[in-house]
Amino acid sequence: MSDRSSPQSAKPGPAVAAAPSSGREIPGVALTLRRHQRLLLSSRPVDHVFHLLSGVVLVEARLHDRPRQVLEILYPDDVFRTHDAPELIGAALVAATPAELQRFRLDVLEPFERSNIEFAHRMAAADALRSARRTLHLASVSGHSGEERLADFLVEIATFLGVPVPGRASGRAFDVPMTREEIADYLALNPDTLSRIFSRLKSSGLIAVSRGRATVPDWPALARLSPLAGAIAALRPQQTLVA
Amino acid sequence: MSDRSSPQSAKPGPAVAAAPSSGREIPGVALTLRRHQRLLLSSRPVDHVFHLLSGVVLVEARLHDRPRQVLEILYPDDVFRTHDAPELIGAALVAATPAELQRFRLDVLEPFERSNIEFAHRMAAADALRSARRTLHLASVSGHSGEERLADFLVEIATFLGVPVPGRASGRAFDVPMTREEIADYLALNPDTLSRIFSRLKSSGLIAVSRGRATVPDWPALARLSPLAGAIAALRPQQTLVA
DNA sequence: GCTGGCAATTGACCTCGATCAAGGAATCCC
DNA sequence: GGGATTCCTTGATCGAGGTCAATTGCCAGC
Repeated sequence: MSDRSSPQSAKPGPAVAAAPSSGREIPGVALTLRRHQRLLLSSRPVDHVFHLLSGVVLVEARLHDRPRQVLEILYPDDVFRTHDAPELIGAALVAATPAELQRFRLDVLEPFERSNIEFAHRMAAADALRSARRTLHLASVSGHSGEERLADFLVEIATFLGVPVPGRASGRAFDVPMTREEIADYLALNPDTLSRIFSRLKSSGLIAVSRGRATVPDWPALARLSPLAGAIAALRPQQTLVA
Repeated sequence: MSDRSSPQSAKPGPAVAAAPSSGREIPGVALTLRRHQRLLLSSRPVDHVFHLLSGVVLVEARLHDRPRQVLEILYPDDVFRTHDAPELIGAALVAATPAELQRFRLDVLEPFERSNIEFAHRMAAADALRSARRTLHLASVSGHSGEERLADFLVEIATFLGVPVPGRASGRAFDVPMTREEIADYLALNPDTLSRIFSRLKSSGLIAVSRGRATVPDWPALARLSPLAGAIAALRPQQTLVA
């Protein structure tokens, strides 16, 4: 419940062995998280860097006895650093879907970055993408109405997790890997309000949701509701239109 | 007015010469900004890195014809990268006070980081501090009431710009280098509401403001209003209590 | 001194989203 | 299948904060 100094409630994960990471032999620890499993974050004793290999992971904060906040969504290939989440806010990684990640000590990673330019570039690119996404999230949460925030969120999810619908060119389908409550905490809405907005979108035909899968028949129409649609889509250099 | 493709409205700044930067000889461009002068940001043709030498600078976004948002406050010694602000959101740096900064090309900076470990560490530390501060700002804006947000803001300003009041140990004084409207845009409030909250704090004796200078007679009392007070203060490793 | 201009404050009103509470729907486990 | 969670939806009510407009305060310039 409300425990800020709780003992590590999430098991450190089954796999705890040095494993080859993304193409390089950097000593790290492989972690596997089940859905909703939590991993408490701390910069002590040392800073760590997480590389998400698969799945979707949320960065959440629990401040004292306040409601949980979802600060950020991590997608495959994202890199997260413990010092991004200040101490004292009860930060944790929470798996929204089953997830695999690698954990590295920052002080171990740094020499690799210096000796391997290509690796350093990949890290810098990952940091830059995540930073830009955080900027857009702040802009959304602090400047847009509930409906616009949900549209921003759907555009984000579709951009990072979606695939074009084979049928109609203007449609898209994607899994929404979060519960209503998690989405609400991400958008700074409460779950009831979010549900209402969802219902509104559904009844106006803009979106259909069934069993965690969202279908958007007319993508441009949804994007028109999202003030950030263009900026979010531009985060992804290549649209991966392999279909 | 509403111009998203406006020609560079802020002059690039008087000083445009290679200058020695913070202790190292890295080719950069010195910029001097007058109060409220704007510097449009773009990642094109190349990414840039800004190092704030003095003054306070705001990162603002202007989305199409929406009200301006203040995404972030930069303090002396902060490092800002253009790729932190995605294209398409009309990002700009705005000087809240007269400010001096150095601008570097990212591709020029990178070799220096690789060859100079100490420099790389300083850059990483600056990035980490700013990232943590952004996390707290998001937490504040997306989870706290208006009054709490203002308290968070005052704690932030005092932490980064304040000095202890010589008189009483528990008091603090600091300049608030932003207009009411800028503060409101930073806290995702409107100026009217912000003014009301300010008045409430003033009439309850928690804070006194005159001519841009705020005085807090009982600092712990103000900190108690700010859910993030502890986390914000912890961002500054050394409290610079040279007084 | 007066006067213009701008920032800040305050009041009256209204709206969006929060809250509280009840009712459905899907999933899991036996 | 029943039954128990858990998640989601929906209604009724309320309040924090937004909006619009009027007023006050603060300097600058003459």
